[in-house]
Amino acid sequence: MIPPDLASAFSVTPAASRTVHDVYRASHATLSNLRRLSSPVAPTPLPSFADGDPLVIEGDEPPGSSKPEGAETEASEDPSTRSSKRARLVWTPQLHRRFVDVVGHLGIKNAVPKTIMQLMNVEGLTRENVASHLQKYRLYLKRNEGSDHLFASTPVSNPPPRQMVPVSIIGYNPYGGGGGGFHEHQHQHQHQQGEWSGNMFDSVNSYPRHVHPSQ
DNA sequence: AACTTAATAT
DNA sequence: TATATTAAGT
Repeated sequence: MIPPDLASAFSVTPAASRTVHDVYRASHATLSNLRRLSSPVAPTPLPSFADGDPLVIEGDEPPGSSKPEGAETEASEDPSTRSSKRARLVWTPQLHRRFVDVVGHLGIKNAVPKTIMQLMNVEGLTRENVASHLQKYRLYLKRNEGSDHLFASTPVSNPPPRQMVPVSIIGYNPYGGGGGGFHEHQHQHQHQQGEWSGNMFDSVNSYPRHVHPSQ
């Protein structure tokens, strides 16, 4: 009983993760744990992808990462040797889907970075990644509200030029490009790309790249 | 310690 | 532009 849309979301393959390390397993463990500590208040449903579909985002592990691989620890200096920091995360439509699904399924009470990160079950995804994105996501939602509400404190006619209708985040993708942020996608097209603003490159398989290894 | 928000940096 | 990082307050 897995919705087709979710299935498509999962069809993303780890693909070109051929760097060096094997980074995928430990998913069920995390999941099982999450299952039982689902919080006392029990956020109604549980995201379907919970049933074993770990995603992996590529990237070199920054020094001090909690992955005790222990091998070629680079010298304390000389960043030109090899990776020094994580690559910037690219929020692909697939990742967004997961994010939105999780946020939608948790109450707003529980939709906090740590929990979201855990439920998304994307290896390599950090709490900071989620926090940063959540901040932006909330700003997006705020834009869309305020459509018709009380405007007692704003006597002047100040109709905010919103071009997008308020939308339930459940099962939807508020992302997009253009105006400068998330925007809404109206229908499900067959195109898997172009849903996400600013990203006109290949979608499904082009996962996070190291954009600038420097710094 | 984790969360939120704003500001700022890359 | 999108994402990361920092600061400051809860």
